[in-house]
Amino acid sequence: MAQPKIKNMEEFAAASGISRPTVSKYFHDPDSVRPSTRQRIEIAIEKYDYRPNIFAMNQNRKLTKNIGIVVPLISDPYFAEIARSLESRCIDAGYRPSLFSAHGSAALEVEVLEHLRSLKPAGVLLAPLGRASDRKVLEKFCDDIPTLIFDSNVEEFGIAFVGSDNAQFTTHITDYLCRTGEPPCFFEMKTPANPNAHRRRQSYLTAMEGFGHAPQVISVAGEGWGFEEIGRVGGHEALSEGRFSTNTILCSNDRLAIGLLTACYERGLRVGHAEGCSIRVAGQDGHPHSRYTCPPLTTISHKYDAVSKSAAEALFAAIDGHVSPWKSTRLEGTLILRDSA
Amino acid sequence: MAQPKIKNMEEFAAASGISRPTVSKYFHDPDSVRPSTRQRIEIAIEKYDYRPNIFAMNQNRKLTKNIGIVVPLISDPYFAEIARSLESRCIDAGYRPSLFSAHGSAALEVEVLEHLRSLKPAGVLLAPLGRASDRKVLEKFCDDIPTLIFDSNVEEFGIAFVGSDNAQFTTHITDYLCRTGEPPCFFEMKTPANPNAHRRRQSYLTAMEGFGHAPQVISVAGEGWGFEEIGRVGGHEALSEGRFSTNTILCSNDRLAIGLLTACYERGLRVGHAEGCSIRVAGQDGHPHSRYTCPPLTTISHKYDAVSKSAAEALFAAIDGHVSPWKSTRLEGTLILRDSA
DNA sequence: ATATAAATTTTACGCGCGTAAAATATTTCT
DNA sequence: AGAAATATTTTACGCGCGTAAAATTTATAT
Repeated sequence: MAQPKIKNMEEFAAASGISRPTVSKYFHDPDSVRPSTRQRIEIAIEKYDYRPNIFAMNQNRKLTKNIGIVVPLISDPYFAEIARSLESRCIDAGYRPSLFSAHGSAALEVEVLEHLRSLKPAGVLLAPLGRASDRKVLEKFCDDIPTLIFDSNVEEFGIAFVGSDNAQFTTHITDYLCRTGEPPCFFEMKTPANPNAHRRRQSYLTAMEGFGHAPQVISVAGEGWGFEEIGRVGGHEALSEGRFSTNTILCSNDRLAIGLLTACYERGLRVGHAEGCSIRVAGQDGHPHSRYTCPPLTTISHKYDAVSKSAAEALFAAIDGHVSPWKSTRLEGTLILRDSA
Repeated sequence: MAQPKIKNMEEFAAASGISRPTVSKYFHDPDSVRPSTRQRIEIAIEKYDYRPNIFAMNQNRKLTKNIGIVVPLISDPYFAEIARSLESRCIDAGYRPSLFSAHGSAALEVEVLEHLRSLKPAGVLLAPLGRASDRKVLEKFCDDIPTLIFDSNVEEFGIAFVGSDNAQFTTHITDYLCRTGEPPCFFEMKTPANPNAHRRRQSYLTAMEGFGHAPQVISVAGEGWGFEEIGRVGGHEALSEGRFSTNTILCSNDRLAIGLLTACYERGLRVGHAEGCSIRVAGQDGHPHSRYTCPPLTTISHKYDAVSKSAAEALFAAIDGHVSPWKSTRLEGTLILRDSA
């Protein structure tokens, strides 16, 4: 309950009987003041409902408490989910996260980064667009601001990379598919936006060779981030031309698989490993929607929490000055068996 | 290409041969200075790559150029899509949008609003959680900051409401379903998070009465924002108990419908209006994913662009001081006929 | 209890820009 | 060209807080 109106730190400090620099120090780090002082300040905050002006706070600070979170496409529930998770971790660690999406556009990604600079963030968690990203801008940005790259690694930019072990993803699910039926073909975009796609194709080829099967990659045309539609249209084409050499299709990612499932439905093909099904389809990513496709999609899922935890902690450590050489952390995925394969 | 390093507006003004207050005025509104002056400033910006410190800019400004966009759940592609659209409009209009999600939590919504206050935004585009929202906090916020409510109206808060005409949505699609087969039952959550759900149920009842059919509402249990799962589990229950009195089910929203489709699949029920299908399912919202369900979902879609345009323009007008009495704008939806019904 | 370390207060200055008022220059109009 | 209207420059102050250094108080250790 506020009685008098406190309008700045000066007045707040006076009203709570503490000097302004100490109050300032408290807001910078509550643990940097004596416990008794901290308590007095916190009581006063309750009483006067005071909070410092964030613009004035950040103006002269070399290092703010801001953290930027940048994803290539927020409307993709996969990125939305991981962004949400990162956001929580930032807040819990006392930072102020700001979320940005490049909306699939390289130009916008550059703009976001530029805007982020002016926010003088303590650090940035960045999932780059990938292939389309402006390498030079990215590199410069990473040089200037502590940046952790996640999801898809571009080069050895920033302080570290955290993501999933795409090779393990594909090897693991390829193995599963081989053991439970015909060996899979690999269904992908010809020019994937994301570098992980290349790793997955490569792992598929390697795995198939290792298992003694002939690999077959079906690459479909399509630009941009409308993966479902690319999968659907490409699926129709490949299906009508009989380009799949086996009855099992491993998709490069879940969104492509979702589109392919739609194509299969539209062609009257029953998908699954049950009786009467003519085709098996599997995805990769553990997309939030994969549970609700028809049939529910067999996939290999990112460990969302683990990736987010690892990414956030690495960034926080770097911000706290714990320098360590650039490293790449890739977490294994979890196979999720459902009806589609 | 920057030769010398410009570090503040003072230096920038000196280097470009223009007084600092005029430069300041330019950044506040480029049209407020003479065209020749504007050009000189813009050439200098290019040359020195200068941009003002946003913290210092906003510190003393009574009105910033910030606009807050708040959605209840960013991981819902529907909100992600409309947020993206609003974001673009803000940028085009010269504002700086910041995106926030309440992640389905009322407590977080309050926190977001509180944080937004400290950003001294010129205006806010707010899609409230709905039923769970803290009314008093919302009201206070709307009193203090020009706020346009969109998607779901709580009370007559803020400067205006812009959303879809839920009554028209339901009436229209109910009509379609009645004309093309058995009249629909209505499938919904017992305690919906969103007030639009009540409008839809009511419209269903009214429409059915108008058409001379007996309505039947199936309300399923479930809390929170995991609509697909609620629809799936509730669908299983209702189906096993034979609670649907006709073969046609109109869902309160698309996400519920997606879950219901999964339930139907899991029970071996063929959905659609084609030969051999035992059940028809329709949704409401034009959810980005509805195109890719199996079968593709018949639904009635928000006019995303029109809603976003109307909302943004109303807010911009209010910010520019064009006061007008509170009003509610509700746009009609577009029926999207696909295979599910 | 006394020395030592740590926290706090005082004092003082600066950050980068907003903004108001008055003086001056430029444009526009007749 | 001269007057009126508009734009720009000068001048000057303030915003709310960061931060450094020295002085003082408080806590900790022996």
